[in-house]
Amino acid sequence: MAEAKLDTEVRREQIIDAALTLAAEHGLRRLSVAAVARRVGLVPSGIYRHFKSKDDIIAALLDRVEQRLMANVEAARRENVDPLECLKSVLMRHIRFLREGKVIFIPRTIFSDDVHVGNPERRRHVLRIFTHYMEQLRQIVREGQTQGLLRADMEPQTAAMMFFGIIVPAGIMWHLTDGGFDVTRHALKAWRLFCAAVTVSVDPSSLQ
Amino acid sequence: MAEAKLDTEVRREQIIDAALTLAAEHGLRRLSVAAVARRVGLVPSGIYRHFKSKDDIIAALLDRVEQRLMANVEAARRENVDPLECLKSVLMRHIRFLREGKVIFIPRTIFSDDVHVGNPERRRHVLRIFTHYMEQLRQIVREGQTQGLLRADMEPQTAAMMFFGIIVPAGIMWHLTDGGFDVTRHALKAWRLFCAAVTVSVDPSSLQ
DNA sequence: TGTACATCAGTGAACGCGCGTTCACTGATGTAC
DNA sequence: TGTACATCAGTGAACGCGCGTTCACTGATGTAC
Repeated sequence: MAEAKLDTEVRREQIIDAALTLAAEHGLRRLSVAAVARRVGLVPSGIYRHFKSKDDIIAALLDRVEQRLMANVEAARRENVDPLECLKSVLMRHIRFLREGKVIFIPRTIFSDDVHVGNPERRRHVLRIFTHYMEQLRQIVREGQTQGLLRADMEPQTAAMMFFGIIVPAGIMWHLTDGGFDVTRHALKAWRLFCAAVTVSVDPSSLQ
Repeated sequence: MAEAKLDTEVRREQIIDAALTLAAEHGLRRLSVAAVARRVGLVPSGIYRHFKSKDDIIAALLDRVEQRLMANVEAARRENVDPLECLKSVLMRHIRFLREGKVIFIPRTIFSDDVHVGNPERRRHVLRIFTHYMEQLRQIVREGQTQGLLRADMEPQTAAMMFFGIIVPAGIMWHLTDGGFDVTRHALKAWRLFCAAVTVSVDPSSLQ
């Protein structure tokens, strides 16, 4: 079945990649060791040469997702000095991920019940990822406040959560309609409303 | 095991109730026919006197959830004439549901992957519920626009989705932290931002 | 350069478990006479 | 009012399936001499 013997490090990467793809396609629930093995070109038991258990694979997969999320934010920060533009960049990157199905993300699987119900360790893992990510968003918001672009009478946490609120319901609709819902269009429209909510309101008379 | 023989109609109600409670506690994934039977005081096979299959139970459960969602909106509409107050009422009712764990809702189970992945019929069912519900929200928004309270340059759909965006991430945090996250406080803070986003912006100078 | 050996990726059969579902049965309930 | 019977809720054993995991094995790869 296997084309060739490969080093454990190579196989581990392949297995995580396969698990990510499968989870993105069919949800973590449907992620079976057998399916991962098939995709990698191994027999199910072969997986256990490289991972201790299915839980182990999922933990590695979560770590990979965290890396991608963080890379996303870092890229957005590199390319934008303006905090508001930076947030928008993060948003659009996520929407792209969502559409491409590249990353199992929100709410598909990472924040889906399967991931953490009845598995306290994994729940802590997901919470840690979520917290890290939120901390990045809060930080950007704080900078916007310092620069006087964003409302000072607002907790960064609240703004960060609302930012999330643009992505998650869009993701739900995207999946429920099997890609029929135009997430990009929605994200742009919602972004405008989000800006109205978080930016310092301009006195219209000062514009004239 | 059963205390007494009961009519199928009574048992059906009991079974749906039990399924709802269990799904709210442990997620749809962990919902087993055996657990439902135990809770009702029957033997697993006894369930099949009243439902054709587990899928049938879940369909009935989804219908029940839809009823509750709609009842929620109707109550809010009855008690509020002002569209904005009405939306706030819907929001706070949902947050209460979330805290009480009474209704399996968002994202816990209804919009969780398990519910619809690999089950097109059920996905359509969930989509129908979601669409009905969104239609109610859109309707309230439209009224607000007609009355000149809410921005006219905004699609009701976008506002309704953002409204959802207050609840869903809050629900995620609530579950990830096992109830440690203060959803009520968050909802109130987010509501203020939401208002800033959707209401017609007031010229500050006109207030003086 | 060639041979012997250790290492370790990959295999396939098998096991155990949980779970949805079936089926022949039991026995209580309520109705017809 | 009492008896016979049909109906149907509830039972328990059993089945089949998918799936994660184990384990003894095979055989290729690379290293030591």
